[in-house]
Amino acid sequence: MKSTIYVVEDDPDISRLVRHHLEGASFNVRLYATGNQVVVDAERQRPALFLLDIMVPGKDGLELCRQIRQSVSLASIPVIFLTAKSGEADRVLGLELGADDYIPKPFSPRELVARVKAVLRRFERPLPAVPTKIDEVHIDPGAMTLTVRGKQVPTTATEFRLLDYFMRHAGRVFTRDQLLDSVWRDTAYVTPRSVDVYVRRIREKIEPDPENPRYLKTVRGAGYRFEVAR
Amino acid sequence: MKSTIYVVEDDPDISRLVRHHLEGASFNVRLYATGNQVVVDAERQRPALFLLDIMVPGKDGLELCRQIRQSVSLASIPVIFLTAKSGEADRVLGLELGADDYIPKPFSPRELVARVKAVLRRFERPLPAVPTKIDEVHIDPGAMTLTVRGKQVPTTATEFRLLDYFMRHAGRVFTRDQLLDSVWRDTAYVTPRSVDVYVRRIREKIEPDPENPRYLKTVRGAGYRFEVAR
DNA sequence: TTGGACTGGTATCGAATTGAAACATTTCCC
DNA sequence: GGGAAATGTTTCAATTCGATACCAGTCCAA
Repeated sequence: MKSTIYVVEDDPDISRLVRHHLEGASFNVRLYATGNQVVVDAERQRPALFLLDIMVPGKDGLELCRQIRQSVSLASIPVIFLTAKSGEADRVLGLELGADDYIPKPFSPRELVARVKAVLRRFERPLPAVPTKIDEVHIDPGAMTLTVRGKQVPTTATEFRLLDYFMRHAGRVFTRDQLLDSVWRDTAYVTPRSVDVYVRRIREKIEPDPENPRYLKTVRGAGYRFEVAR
Repeated sequence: MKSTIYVVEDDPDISRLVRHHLEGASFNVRLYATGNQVVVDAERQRPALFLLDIMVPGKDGLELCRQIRQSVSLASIPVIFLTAKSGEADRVLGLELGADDYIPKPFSPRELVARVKAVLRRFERPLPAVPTKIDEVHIDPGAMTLTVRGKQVPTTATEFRLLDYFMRHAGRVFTRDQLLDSVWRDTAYVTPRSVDVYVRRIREKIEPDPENPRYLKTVRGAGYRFEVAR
């Protein structure tokens, strides 16, 4: 399900840009040129995130943020400020009012999307660290250990997170981009092909024959899947 | 059961913000704009924690803290200061009066909740002083003695607490920050790197070969783990 | 007051990890 | 079969991370 992001921004050039890139990252975007209607709508719809220009006519971003924080039903929704001023004063004000991040203009599209995703990720409930065992592969997030056919195998942090993700969602196919979004910490400047490299590394650690994977299968044209034993 | 937090803060924007985020983290929050009534109420209700703005009208946070520390029934309840001034003087004063942490404004919601939780965690009822023996390492919290390969080894207080914590939770990985939260008494101004230093010191005392630890292992990208023998 | 133990910060070094790029191979489709 | 696209594999430079030595400050007891 797509998350909805409310964007409050009066400059049409910028709002078009923002909409375009957020939609490209498969978010629903709802644009407002002024802050007047935002809270009313939000209380019905409960967006996933607010992206507020700090200076908008009618009701400025700071005031809007204050209202959001005062509304019981909206207080827990993350807010990101968008602003031309990169002054310390604004930043301080924003954080005091409960903003969760702060994007100075001009920003790159990648940065915009990356920050939005980062904030949303922080707000997800973290999954409990439950050990998973599939066939001969046993992974224990609490101890951060991987055991294959009874032998403990050393892994790096990224390998571990990726394998953990696969095993928690065994049977499902993930595209490289989905994996980057879910597993990588800062996805902004990482190439999807890096996933291949890590898949390779994991295969060497868990597969009896890495050239003919039994667990971590390629789904050509789609991505990868951790095969659940049948 | 929800813990109750008393918040003493005169700025309504900030107190609303604090309330929402603490409630969002499922705490009960009781707000005071002045310090006058706080001690009286607290002595009946015994909150889990005080969050005091250092500057509030009527009776300021420092004075309030002093009173809390003098009250027999409240002295053991943790206090966190909230303050705009990030000056050294305040910090020292606050800590001298027995504050347990210190949150400079502006703070992010996440930081607020994280610090509150960290302090509460430190104040949890301490685990019973049960001796632990893992392989050749034997630790006795009652006597505060560490015995390695039959020989008693002197330890400092912090080393002991850290090792004790590791051994009670043998097999689990802890990040430096988790260790600071759980083991250090006053975490506010301690760098995660200090954990490294103590790990080193402990290794010198328990490891046959400190350069190749057999017990206290590094988990790169994550933290440290006390290896349970196998 | 001095000296020693303890605490915790920091600079530096070296090692492990990361991820992109280059090249190789496989698969798919015409 | 031929060629394009997708994936596999290896390599390597940059970066990140951890180890460690050293140091300064603090506290306390003699």
